[in-house]
Amino acid sequence: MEQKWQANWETKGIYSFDNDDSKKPVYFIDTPPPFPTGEFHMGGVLNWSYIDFSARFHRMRGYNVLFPQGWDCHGFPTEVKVEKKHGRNLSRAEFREKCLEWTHDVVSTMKTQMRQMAFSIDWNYEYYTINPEYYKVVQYSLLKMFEQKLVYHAQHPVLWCPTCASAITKAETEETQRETVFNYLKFECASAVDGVLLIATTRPELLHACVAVFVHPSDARYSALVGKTAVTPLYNKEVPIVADVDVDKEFGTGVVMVCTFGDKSDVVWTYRHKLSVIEAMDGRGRLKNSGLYDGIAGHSAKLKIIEDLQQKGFVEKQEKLVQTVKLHDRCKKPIELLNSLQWFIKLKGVEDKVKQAASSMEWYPEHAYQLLADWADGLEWDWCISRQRVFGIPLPFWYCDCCGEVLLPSVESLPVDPAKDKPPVEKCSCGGAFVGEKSICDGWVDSSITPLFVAGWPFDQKKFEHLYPAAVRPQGTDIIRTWAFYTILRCIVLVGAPPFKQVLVNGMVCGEKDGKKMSKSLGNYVEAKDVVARSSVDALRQWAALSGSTGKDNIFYWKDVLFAQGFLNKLWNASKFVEKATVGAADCRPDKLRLSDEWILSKYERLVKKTTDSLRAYDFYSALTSIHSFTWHDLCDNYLEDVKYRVYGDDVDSKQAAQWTLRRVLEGVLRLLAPFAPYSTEEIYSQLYSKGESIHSCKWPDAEEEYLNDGVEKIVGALHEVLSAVRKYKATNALALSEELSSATVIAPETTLKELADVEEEMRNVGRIKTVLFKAKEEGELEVQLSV
RNA sequence: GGGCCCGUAGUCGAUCGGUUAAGACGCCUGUCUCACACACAGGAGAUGCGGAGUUCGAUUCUCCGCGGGCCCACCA
Repeated sequence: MEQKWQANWETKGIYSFDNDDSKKPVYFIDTPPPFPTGEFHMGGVLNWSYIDFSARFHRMRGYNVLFPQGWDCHGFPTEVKVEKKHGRNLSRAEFREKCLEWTHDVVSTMKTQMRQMAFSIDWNYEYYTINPEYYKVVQYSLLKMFEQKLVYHAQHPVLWCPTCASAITKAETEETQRETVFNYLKFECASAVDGVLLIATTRPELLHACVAVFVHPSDARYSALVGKTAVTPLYNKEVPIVADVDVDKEFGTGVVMVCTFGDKSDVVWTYRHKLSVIEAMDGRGRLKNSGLYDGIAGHSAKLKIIEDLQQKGFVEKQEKLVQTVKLHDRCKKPIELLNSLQWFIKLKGVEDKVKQAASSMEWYPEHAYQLLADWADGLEWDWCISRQRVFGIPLPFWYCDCCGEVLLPSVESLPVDPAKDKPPVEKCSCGGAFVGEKSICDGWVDSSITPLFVAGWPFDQKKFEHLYPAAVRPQGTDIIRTWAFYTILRCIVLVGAPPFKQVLVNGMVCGEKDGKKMSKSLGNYVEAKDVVARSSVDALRQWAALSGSTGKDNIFYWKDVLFAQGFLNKLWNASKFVEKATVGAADCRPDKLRLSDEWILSKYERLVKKTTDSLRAYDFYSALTSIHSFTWHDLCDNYLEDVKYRVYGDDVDSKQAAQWTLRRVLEGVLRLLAPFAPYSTEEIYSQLYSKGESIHSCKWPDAEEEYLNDGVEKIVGALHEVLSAVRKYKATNALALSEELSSATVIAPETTLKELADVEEEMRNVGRIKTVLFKAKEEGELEVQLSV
């Protein structure tokens, strides 16, 4: 039935946002724009299921829901794919064209999967970060931030990926442990005891960029050397010996060489002590300024230099050392620090405003906020936003090749591509020429304005006021430090108000066999389409809710999916019963209800309240398990059994009361379940209730507290205790359940017996007991004596 | 080294201080009972990681261990 309903919903357009409706409150979801990889994986299933549960719930609650869908298209992986397919010899324009082609191909497969998952996206609000209108808004945002002096152009050491030949940021790095060689090198030093200073290093290939040697100020071994000089092996360069408290006395020999730049502390020391900068390598990781070794890259350079050092007797000894190395998260290759002219967004001084805005939001779960706060507290450098790649949004800047003066395009001319467009002004006032920036934006520059873009900023003020801020930002816990952080930052500086009111965080999906984050390389990977093929979309969606509380990592268990599928089967069969049992039933409420009817109505009322409260708090687990438990146990195990004799019997009043109750409760359950299982509920609803409307256009069940009835819950609860005893008796005595018992004696305190007298008829009929006797006792539990 | 999350039956996973600690999967025993054997009726299975404290009372709060996971710092 999945295809049938999917087509039906799309034809009816039941998920469309009504931009002109001013009566309904707006619920705008700042949906993640995924990177088009060609496959909608389980992480996406979890993320979008959460979003869709919330979207459907709010839609039914009377909100005007805006569920847009974007595509964050720029990025290295696409370039890599295109390079693989078409080689490296394409022109810039041709290359971009191929990237677009590839993107549209994979987006279309992902869209098919998302449609099948029944995500209630309004595709009229689909956007692509590769479209000119998106370029325009991103470039506009950079011009604004440049005017606010929050974007600047500067020479600065940046994290650099030699493999990708581009600047990257800390957020794009990951770490790995590896074993390396720790080389103890002999530096000539006239002031040292035997004329030699031993320095241990893992990076001998950077020796030519060594500008100083550092020791700890209180290190007695070397205090006499501070202010003197040492001579680098191989290059014979005289460098100063400097004291700094950040030197670790215990590590290596307690002497460290500073090269520009081996790691972050080199950068710190270089600036702190105003050391000169020698650029050790080029953008591809090949040595430069070394003389002999220029042009040799990375590992081969290291080997060659060690060989030469050994030959000339400069290596005292070598040790194995386990070292943590930073990798580029896209290509998994080691990164370097490189001095480079780049564009930056200022973070210093803004991070507190970001924290403040974030703390004013509701986070689900609450502690997820801490991840953002910790990240903000640990920030050290500004955000390098320029990338030396092709497939991305061009940075909208020209700069003077002589004085560095930055030239901006006019707003009307956006989007621009300074790499090929003529500058708006030919010559700089200093006489120099303006050159167009060739770098493109970091992908997070694109995606950090999603709530602004969807809301029509800055060109549609009316729409913007209507939509901004978004009600909720759903996203994975892994990108809090990037997507959430950058979005809040950019939005508060651009429009002065936080971008969303709530943040809904989902955990990572992990594999069943090892509990680790699902990945193809670990072999713990399950494809969504295989799950759907073996069960159903509705079952897979329910897994998202069943796999644990909101925000924590979710292990994919087949048992959850299979249970959900079993539940759907149960619901289907219960519906079949209700359908048969209520043929020809009137829709109006009968005057008199039986106690069992009142019992299930009271239980149902509690369910409505529980489900509503849970969904408002984004607690999908509680919401769905409550529905499951009510449907399976209260409705099917108890109530359906209670009413069988009535709907098959001749007492018209009793029959009508049961029929009305059955229909009312089942319909309520279907509505409560509709956000989780859109296909099954729609199918059943269409067969039993619909006059043409979709269940997804229906109202969420109202709380009707007059149906709450503690007294009746207690009485019928006691009735069910008796019936349970009857079933147990029949089971242990190998009697058929349909077998009639001659008598049952219920022994209980007087007050309980009085109440049970009201359900005596039900007791006899449901339990198939000829005579029921009541016997009073002082106090204690209810007992039942039975005989054939 | 700092921060955050977590540690409940074979497996998963609720219970935001109070009677016999949900529920699911799995396991055992019955039953084809007219919605459902993809079911029903029963049953076994947890000293709630260890220790201390707060409290009349702790699985639930605090602290200290131990053990996992994530993030950050360090990593010459």
